[in-house]
Amino acid sequence: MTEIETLRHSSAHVLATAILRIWPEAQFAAGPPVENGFYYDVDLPHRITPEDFARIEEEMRKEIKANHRFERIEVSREEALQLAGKGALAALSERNEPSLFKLDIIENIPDGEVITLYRNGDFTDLCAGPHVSHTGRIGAFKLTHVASAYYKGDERNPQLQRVYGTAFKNKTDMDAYFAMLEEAKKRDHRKLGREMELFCFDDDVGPGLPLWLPKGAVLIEELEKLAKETEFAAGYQRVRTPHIARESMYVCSGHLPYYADSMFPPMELVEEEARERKRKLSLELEIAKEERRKFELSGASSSDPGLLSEVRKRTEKLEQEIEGLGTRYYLKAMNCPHHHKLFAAVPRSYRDLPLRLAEYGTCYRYEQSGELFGLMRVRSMQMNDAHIYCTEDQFEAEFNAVNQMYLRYFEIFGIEKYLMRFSTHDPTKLGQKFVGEPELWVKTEEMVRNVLNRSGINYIEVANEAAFYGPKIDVQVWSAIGREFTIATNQVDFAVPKRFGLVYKDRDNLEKTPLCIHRAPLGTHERFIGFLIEHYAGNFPLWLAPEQVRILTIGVEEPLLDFARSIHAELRAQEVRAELDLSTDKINGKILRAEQRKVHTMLVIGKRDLESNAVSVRVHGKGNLGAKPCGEVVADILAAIRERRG
RNA sequence: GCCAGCGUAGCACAGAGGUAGUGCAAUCGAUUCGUAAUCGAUAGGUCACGGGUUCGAAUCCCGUCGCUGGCUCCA
Repeated sequence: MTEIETLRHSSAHVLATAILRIWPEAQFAAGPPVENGFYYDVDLPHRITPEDFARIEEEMRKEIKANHRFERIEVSREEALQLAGKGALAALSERNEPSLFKLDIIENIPDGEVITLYRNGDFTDLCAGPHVSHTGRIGAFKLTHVASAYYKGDERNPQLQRVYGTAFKNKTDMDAYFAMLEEAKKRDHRKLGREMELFCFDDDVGPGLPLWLPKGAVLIEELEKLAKETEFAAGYQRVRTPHIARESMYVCSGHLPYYADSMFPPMELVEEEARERKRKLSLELEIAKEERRKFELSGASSSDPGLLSEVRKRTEKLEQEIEGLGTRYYLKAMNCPHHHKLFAAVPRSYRDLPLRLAEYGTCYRYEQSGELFGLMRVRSMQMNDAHIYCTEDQFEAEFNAVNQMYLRYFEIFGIEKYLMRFSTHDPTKLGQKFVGEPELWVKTEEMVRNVLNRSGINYIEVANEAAFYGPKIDVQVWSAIGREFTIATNQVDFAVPKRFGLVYKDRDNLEKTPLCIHRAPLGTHERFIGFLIEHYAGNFPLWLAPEQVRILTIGVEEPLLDFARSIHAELRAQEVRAELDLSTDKINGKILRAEQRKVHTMLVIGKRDLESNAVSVRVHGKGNLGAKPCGEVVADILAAIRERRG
């Protein structure tokens, strides 16, 4: 634990002390330090609200002022259990109720591990430590919010009240932290998205379904342009697929059992009367299938092939009739199965591999309402998707090329703070969360690890985060208000191509199943743009800026307006997103409005410029850069856009 | 989905049982101006929606929808 984490962890103990002084019946679970602060989970009939904070903080101040020593006490398991039984843990004294959560925690401490208590004043808690020497070391603290959390993070457990706070060595550090938070809020993409007219949501359209205003659509178009150029150069081919597919495809892909809950409920395309008939036929089919199974198992099938084919025909006929009556269609939650069908649409040879199919595919996922978050977590998303079908020999080069593609993108956008997370499976969850192919998991994870190690990319390895069909690399970034998101992904799939029966004819004339790499270096437009808005605080580089240039006139005499119009027309002819401000406002007012709209380049022209055929250039955030000849300015702008410079 | 809080004009907010307010933005007029706010006027609202309590509800109660902070989840 770092110094500041120790301080914050101690603050959590002080928080518990204070809560107990007000509500002696409070029961505590865990109170760790977290990024930027600490929390303590408390079970309490009273609903703690921000109005209670002043009272709790007052008690905390008293405890800090008393400057109690944090005393470390080693106890045996029996002593710990006994104290918890008397309700003396996370408590000021013995109580009638046992310390339930602490009992549970003690029971989960492995044998042989030293059990320690920490005491400050009359508050004693089960705790591994460490702590600061005295409560007085907590120089500055503040309770920030209260939320709810499941005990041990499990949805099936009861919810506790989680009281969050933060603490620092001194007030100066804390003031700096809150000032930084205020700044961060200003770049929240939800706020900027509205102010800059990039996107919106509407109750009649639905939660999590963003609508892109013209200025936001510009960002989409520019990103797609970049992606298409990059992918073309890397040998990708573009495809297009529909937004829906029949249920049968997701049965085949294996997605349904894993993801049905995250998919929009299917639409059933069946006429009313056909529905009843379908229900009857489905029952008949179940019976026929059962008979067929019995028949096949009995061994009679081999002695009477004629009868077998008749039994088979019956089930097939029923299946066909049911299919003909109507079918369920799902909105696609992923593009993979559609792309697999494109792989299967044409006989493939080893000469075709690696085959790289790319599409900005729109997917729909029915995320739980509470999970939605601006553009970062939505229900309709446009993925920078592609699937690379390759042989095992080609895997390393292909997978590495994708990683290199991320890094190049990050360079273009100046993204420096990110974390590459190598997500692997959890062997205890094979067959549930992960396909049950233990050897293939180990093998493909080793392949990915090798690629990463050989290319010298920094990464952390995290178990239990893989996709159901294989290991992956996720690139994690943080939003302005500190939430973590996957911005890009690169995944191996050893399972689904097999399920789809995807094959290519190899050199030896044998059919083989390819490996599939699912990749989305730019993630989805929604999340990526949400991230970019915050990354740039809305001040996009020229090539991305929704309004690249605004021409502002000083005065509104006709010759001046004509001059402005001609520059405007010239820029528009070169597809520069240029606007004109010919209003009668004073130049200060025009500049203010352009700056507020985060227009990248302002060309200010007055009488003086008209005479010298010049314009004075002002760049958002950089101020007045002085006057330059007209032609030169236009050429500079075009070059900067072409080269995707700032 | 769960817990808690919040929904007042396009945006930011005030109003806390008795006729709906301010600033910015918008519209109209005037203003001819050199790098972050020229002046004035006008318009804009079933106070999220539905029910209830009351002589009377934006305000109190219940439900629904949405948003926010977390939790869970995140192909």
